[in-house]
Amino acid sequence: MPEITFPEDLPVSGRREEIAKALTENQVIIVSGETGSGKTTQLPKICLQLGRGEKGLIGHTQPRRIAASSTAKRIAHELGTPLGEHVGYKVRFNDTLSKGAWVKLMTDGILLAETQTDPLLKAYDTIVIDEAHERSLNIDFLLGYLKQLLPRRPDLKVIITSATIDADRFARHFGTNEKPVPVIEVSGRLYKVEVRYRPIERDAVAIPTADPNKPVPKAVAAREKRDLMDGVVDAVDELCRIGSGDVLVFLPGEREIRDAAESLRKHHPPHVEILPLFARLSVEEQDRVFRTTNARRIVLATNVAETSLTVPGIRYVVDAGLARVKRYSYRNKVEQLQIEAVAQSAANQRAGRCGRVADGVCIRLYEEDDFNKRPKFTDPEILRSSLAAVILRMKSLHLTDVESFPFIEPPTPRAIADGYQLLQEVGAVDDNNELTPLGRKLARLPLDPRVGRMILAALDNACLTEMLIVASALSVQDPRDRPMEHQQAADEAHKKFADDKSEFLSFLKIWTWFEQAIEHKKSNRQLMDNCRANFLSQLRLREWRDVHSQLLTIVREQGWRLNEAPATYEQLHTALLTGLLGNIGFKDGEEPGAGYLGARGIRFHIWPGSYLVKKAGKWIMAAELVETTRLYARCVAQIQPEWIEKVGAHLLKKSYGEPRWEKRPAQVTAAEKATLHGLIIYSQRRIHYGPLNPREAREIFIRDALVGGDYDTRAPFFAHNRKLVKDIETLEHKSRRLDVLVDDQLIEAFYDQHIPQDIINGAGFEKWYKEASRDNPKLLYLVREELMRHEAAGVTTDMFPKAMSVTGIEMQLTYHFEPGSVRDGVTLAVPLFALNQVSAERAEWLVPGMLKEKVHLLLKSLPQKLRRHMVPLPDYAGKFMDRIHAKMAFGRGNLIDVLIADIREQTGIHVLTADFKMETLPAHHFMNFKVIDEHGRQLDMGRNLAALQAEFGRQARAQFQKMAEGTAPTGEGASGALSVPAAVALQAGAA
DNA sequence: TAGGGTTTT
Repeated sequence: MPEITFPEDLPVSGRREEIAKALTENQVIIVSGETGSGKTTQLPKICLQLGRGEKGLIGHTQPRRIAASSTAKRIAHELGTPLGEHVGYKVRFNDTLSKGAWVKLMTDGILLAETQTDPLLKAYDTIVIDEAHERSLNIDFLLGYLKQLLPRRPDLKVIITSATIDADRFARHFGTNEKPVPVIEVSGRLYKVEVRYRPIERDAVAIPTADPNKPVPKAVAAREKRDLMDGVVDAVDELCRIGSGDVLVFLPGEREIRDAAESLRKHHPPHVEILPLFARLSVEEQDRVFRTTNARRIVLATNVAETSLTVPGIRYVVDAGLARVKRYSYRNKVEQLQIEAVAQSAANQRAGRCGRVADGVCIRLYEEDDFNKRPKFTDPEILRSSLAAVILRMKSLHLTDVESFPFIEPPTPRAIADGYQLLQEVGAVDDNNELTPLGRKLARLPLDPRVGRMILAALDNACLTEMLIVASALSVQDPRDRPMEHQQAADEAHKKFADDKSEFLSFLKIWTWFEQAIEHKKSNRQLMDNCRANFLSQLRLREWRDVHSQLLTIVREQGWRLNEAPATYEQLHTALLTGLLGNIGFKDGEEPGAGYLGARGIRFHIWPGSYLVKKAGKWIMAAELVETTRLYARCVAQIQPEWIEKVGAHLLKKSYGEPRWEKRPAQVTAAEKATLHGLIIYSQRRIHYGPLNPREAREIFIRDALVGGDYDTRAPFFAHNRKLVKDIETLEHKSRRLDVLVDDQLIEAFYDQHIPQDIINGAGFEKWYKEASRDNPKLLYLVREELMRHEAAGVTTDMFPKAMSVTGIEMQLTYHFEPGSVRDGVTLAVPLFALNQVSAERAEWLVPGMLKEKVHLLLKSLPQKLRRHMVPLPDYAGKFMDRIHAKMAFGRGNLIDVLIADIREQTGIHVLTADFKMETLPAHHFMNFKVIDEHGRQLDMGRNLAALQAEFGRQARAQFQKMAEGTAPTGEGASGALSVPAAVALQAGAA
């Protein structure tokens, strides 16, 4: 081991013994300190000195790759050993570590990934989680993971480093509220920063209350922007008056940076250098920020300068106090990227950026009071993200459920439910939220679950070759550069990669272009120039290729087959669609700017910079939906709605319109409507209804085809029966008794009795009939006597009327024979408005055809000593019916009272109401009431009229009133006989 | 008519 020395000018060096002691005595310690304390470089050395790093590695994580590699280089240098020998780093695509290493720098993502193959993290005896206050998804996951790992690895030491203000939170997480783990605070080496508050002076315009659903009116937005730019210019002026030194201005985005640059250029002398800085800038443009010149530099930066990049030589900071923040909306399942006020911790981090070389001044473009009211910390990423990927990873690690995992700040149940829902949507978990075999495959891919799903689909669709290119493109930043000053030239250069139907295909074209560019390159320099001339970022192209080759390795390991034949548009895009079912859209208007209707009722527009913005078709899918000033779809492609049906079958919700018989296909059809997350994929599609509801289809077939005659068949019974019925009808006309003889319901019952239950359409019927009629040629022949026999048995429409008149209103009666069913017996359809008019007394009588049996059972329920005067009971009941008919008294008065009077008259016996045991009667001897609305839809049903009247009485009265006033609905469905005058007359009569 | 910044089995 080389000699370990500590630079004495670093604050952490002076505390190394204290830190060493704490680490010896505790399993976990927190080291807090601001930038410049030296903790990042010195902590691993303190650990080495304690003899750690011998039984296992000292693992040291950084949030960014660049920090991991540069820290490794720095420590190796301080130890005087070559990089990789004792101190190395591992980041994605790059591993410099040799076997005998002690210290391993890595990104937190790498350590997290290693839990998959080394769940106990046995490779390490010490782990340092640096910059824990950044609270990325990876860090929060790791902190939870370590918390539950510690008891199983008592030998493992863990150091968490953090900014001072939130050290306590970590101390409590790893300890308990009563006994937190020790926090060692190390001072930073920051110079003093003076903070000045210079709130933007707003014009006195009425600013509408912030409603996230309504875009800010243009005039207001423009004015606010101008105010912000004025504020920036004034602040820069003020700072420049203080003295020399570079200025760093924090703004929320590229657009604001461009506007501010313009304002400053107009205002400042030409020797001031104005430099934009944001992540999507080309390397060359970013490099300008790190080259110092004699001119004063004003760097206009996004959040990238807050943590990821350190701009050297900054003396002054202007903080607009704003940032674009990504949030996931569980409601709409889309990402939001909207401008928000930054938290106090972020504002302080920004201010700290001017205290690195000398005392600095920071101007905040808002009130001090505003600052004090802001939240202390930025919401951790885990509270702002879709949890699908996190849950998938936890499932595949066999960790405890996400609900009970020891997160520092646990996500809400709503967020967890949403994550499961997305995993279900792609088929990664089943209905019990257990990982499926497909989910296990997904978990092996270093991709968003939705992109991973595309790869698995591509395997089935024989388009894996193309999909690997597209999927890796979707996982990295867009390689296309679009510099502010050369937007048109960039668009022009990118045109050759465009496709009229799909932006996904652009990735394939760029890929091919780059492959050829590499193949034909004369030098690296020439390749670089070539990329630049075509406005492509070589850095991002390289990253893309790296991800692609990583995926390729996995694909080969799995033995998945790459297609050699080029995939078709449909093959590739249906595979893409498997991951993008939540991002489909339907253009429901022709006017420009109408936008697309999406899942869950969202409405979105194609990103204005898209090549397809004006030419995409009716149906599209988008790689992503992000809400900025509006909800925009990026990377879109035309699709066919049939693909949605195929790929999204498991998510389609189907509903059916009124089924009806169709003669030509000889089957019952219904209009089918399918929706996916509420978006109508198709409607009015006639489909064979039989398999969906065989019972109803059979009923309709018998009623409309066989009885109604709307049927083409050569089966002889059909013509015979039709003719027979016609003959009898002719007779009926002659006898002027239309209602008595041929009753469709009787013929229906006849067919129902003879035709098997599984016959639901013409084809099935013909097949069955052919067989069945061979043994019994007359099987379905109606005979005149049979029809007459029904009549003889009393089954006529007189006895079983189709409707009942209640104070002038015709109400439909239906019959059902199914003992035990709620519908058993006779059901009266009562329009809501007439509910109060229905009389319970009248209903007791049921219909003439059912009364005899009811009277028989009523008599039977009497005590023996009374009953014996009426024997034989059926005879008595029959004669009672005759007397009622003779008197034309059916339905008049209280049935029991009438019966009591009859008994007294016939036998002299005195029977009381209480002597009848009503409860012994089966339910079908009581009228069933179905309350319906004006469209004929059932509101409720039951045999207890009083209860229904109590429930709907008030509504019924109100509707009755409305009808009387002449504003009534048409009343269809309520037997068609309703009319307003009838209702009016009725009310007059009732009054 | 216009998108902050990271990371990976």
